[in-house]
Parts: sequence; structure tokens; C-alpha cells
Amino acid sequence: MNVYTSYKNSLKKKEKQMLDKSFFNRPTLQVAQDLLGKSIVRNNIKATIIETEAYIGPIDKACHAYNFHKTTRNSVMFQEYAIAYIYQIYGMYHCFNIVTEKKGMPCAVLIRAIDITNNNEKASYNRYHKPLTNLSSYQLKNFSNGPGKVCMSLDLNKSHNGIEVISNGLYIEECLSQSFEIVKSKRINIDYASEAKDFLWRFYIKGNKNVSVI
DNA sequence: TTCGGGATCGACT
DNA sequence: GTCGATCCCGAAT
Repeated sequence: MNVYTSYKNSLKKKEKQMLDKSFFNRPTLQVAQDLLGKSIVRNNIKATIIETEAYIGPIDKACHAYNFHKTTRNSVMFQEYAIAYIYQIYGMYHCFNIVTEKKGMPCAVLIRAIDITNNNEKASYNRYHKPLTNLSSYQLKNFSNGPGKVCMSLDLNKSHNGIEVISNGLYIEECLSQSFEIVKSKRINIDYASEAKDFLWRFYIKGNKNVSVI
């Protein structure tokens, strides 16, 4: 097999594993749960999705796009599904969401926690600017168990707002995961959202060490 | 293991 | 002018 054939085969293999765009054109609550156990592939880093939250603009006071309210920041939520909505929070961190449902329906799934499975070394430099062997147990434990940490580990920031999650630099793939139980709970830090704060729209893999808040 | 204060700034009111 | 879909570290328990 020559190099070109080998390259073509590897692309085919990738295409086969990469989640189809239509995966995200489904009810947000379904997508949020189905993403658990799947892998994010970001450049050469791969990570299992452990924890997600659903945000459903039309009916959700916790969502930036509640009642279809459109601003400069949240405009990509009104775009096509399967793109990244990444915004800055608390002046210094970022949150990574994937837009769901049809164009004009401002909905998204927030990725709150991941478990790095491939190329931990590169992720370590992204997260802490030093090699894995130099990390404390505290740093290892808190590697990617929160939305801001997810973005740091995967080197995602505002400049990636609006990119597709079906591209070579960033995509989601099937994972040969073992079976697991999904826990449903209230979302984190949205106390201002009146009745929406009690919606059970947060999902995580039961018992996983990387869950951000038990 | 949990708690509380500081960091830090753009988006929104 | 206010505050957030957060994180870190030191102090207290």
C-alpha cells in the first residue's frame, strides 16, 4: 500500500467514526444524553464526554437566548446545528457548547466535563503549560472536571466560536464505551433562572471521577 | 474535605 | 454599573 492509499484509508476510517452532522439536529435533551460516553477529538487529543447540560432558548430562562433573545454574543446559537458556541465567562474562562436543533431554534449542549484518553501530554501543556510528570495530584484530579477546564485542556477559546464540530480540527466520534448509568440533576450556577433552575437538564455518567459537582 | 475570597472583563441593562 | 453556564489556593474543619 502506498502512502496516498494509506492516507485515503485513514480518512475513510475517520469519516466512519465521526458523528454525522444530523446527530445534532435532534431534541437537545436527547443529544445531551447521547453525547455522554462519546469522544471529542480535538487536533490530536481525544477525550470521553462525562458531563453535559442542555440549554433550550425558547423556554429556558437560564439560556443566553431565552425567548429567542439574540445578541452579539449568542448569535451562533441561531445558526445551523453542529457548530461550536464558545463564550467567555468571569472575564477569564471559556465554556464550550454545541448548537443543536434546526436553524433559528437557539439551543445548545454545554460540555461540562471530559476524561482525556489520548495525547494526555499535549493536553497537559494546554492546561498547565508543563509536562504530565510535573503535575501534582491536585492538578491531575482537577484536569478537566469543569467547563472552563475542558476549554483549557482542548485549547478552545472565543476564536473558535462558530466553527463546525464535524471538521478535522474538532469533531465527535462514536466510542466503544462500556455501558453506564446516566444521572439527571439540576444545572449548575443558574439560581437566577426562576423555575428553570429546577429543570433536570444536567446529565453525567454515574460514578465517574471527573464529574464536576456531585 | 469543604469553604470563602480574589481574579478579571466583556456583554448586557 | 453590574455580574456571570468558573477556577484556584489557602485556611479551617
